[in-house]
Amino acid sequence: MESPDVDKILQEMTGNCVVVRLKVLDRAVNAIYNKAFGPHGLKSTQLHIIATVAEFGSMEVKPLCHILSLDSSTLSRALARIENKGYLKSEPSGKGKNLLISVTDEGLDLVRRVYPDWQKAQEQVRELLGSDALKAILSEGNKMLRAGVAKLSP
Amino acid sequence: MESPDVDKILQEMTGNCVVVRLKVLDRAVNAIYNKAFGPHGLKSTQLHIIATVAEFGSMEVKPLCHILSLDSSTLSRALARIENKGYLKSEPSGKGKNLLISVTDEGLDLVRRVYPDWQKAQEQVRELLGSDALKAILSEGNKMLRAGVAKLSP
DNA sequence: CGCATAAAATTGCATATACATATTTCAACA
DNA sequence: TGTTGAAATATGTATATGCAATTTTATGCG
Repeated sequence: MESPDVDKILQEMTGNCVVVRLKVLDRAVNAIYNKAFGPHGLKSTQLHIIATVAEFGSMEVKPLCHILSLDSSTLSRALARIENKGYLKSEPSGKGKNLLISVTDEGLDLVRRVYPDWQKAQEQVRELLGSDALKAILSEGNKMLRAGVAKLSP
Repeated sequence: MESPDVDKILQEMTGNCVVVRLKVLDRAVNAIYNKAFGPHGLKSTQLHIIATVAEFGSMEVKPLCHILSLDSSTLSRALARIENKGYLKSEPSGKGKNLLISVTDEGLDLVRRVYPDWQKAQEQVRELLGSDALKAILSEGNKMLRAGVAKLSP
């Protein structure tokens, strides 16, 4: 088994690479949501964090990381930005250095205000992506998110 | 049609949001490739850029943006990093401010060296994602990439 | 009681990403 | 010929992202 010719390697790498295709999809889809959320001064990640805290209720940072599948350093900085805007608040939770994150009334108002634009973005994405891809992304993504939530118990 | 209860909104937004699921997939898959490429001191995006220039041959930045579906400011900075490592080089192309980007011998060597690790990453991703999902992502991603390439002609 | 330790969060550093703005460079034209 | 204009690249600014190192804080132990 020789290593194939470099031209064959290149063709295979540029033509079949999964991560590249996923990134292209992510950039295109992300742009749609960010455009929809722009008037509210939000990015898609930020809305997701706010909505998650709103749905699950007040929680500490660690479990929130698991639910969101985000590194704690990423979340730490994202929370600071969102708190600055007034949509979330954090307070010492009593245990160690732990913080308790909660949604504010402004955060809930925001969710209600953004909802129609979120729906529009979902619709646009449904038009952009074929239904196979859409189904695959939703179901595979859910699997991944559930795997993160499963880490909550211990 | 009244706006539904905020709890229903939250459930729908956290439970069905496409961009969130795509981002989770992207992060998970990206981590696999970056771990595989780590020993070579590369990130997945960088390898893709190098491989693309190597396959398509020397080209200017604008068309490269289209082929990669990347903003020119993003590419500009990525190219600077890759040139620093010696895998690509750029030179004035003669027309206006245009630059001609080419792969170096080191770049070609790198591609050969990384190939086995790229294959391993592809295999791991195939295990992570169901084959339906994989197929859907590849074909939808290809569609998106082709749409970028189509912008080359005019 | 004070120190070591473990757990949690933050910070430093690097890359990726895009929008808006600036800069550069050639070519066409008055 | 000097100026303007269009096209391309680069920079400023902001967010997203993760790994490694640091800081913080309560708790358990000597």
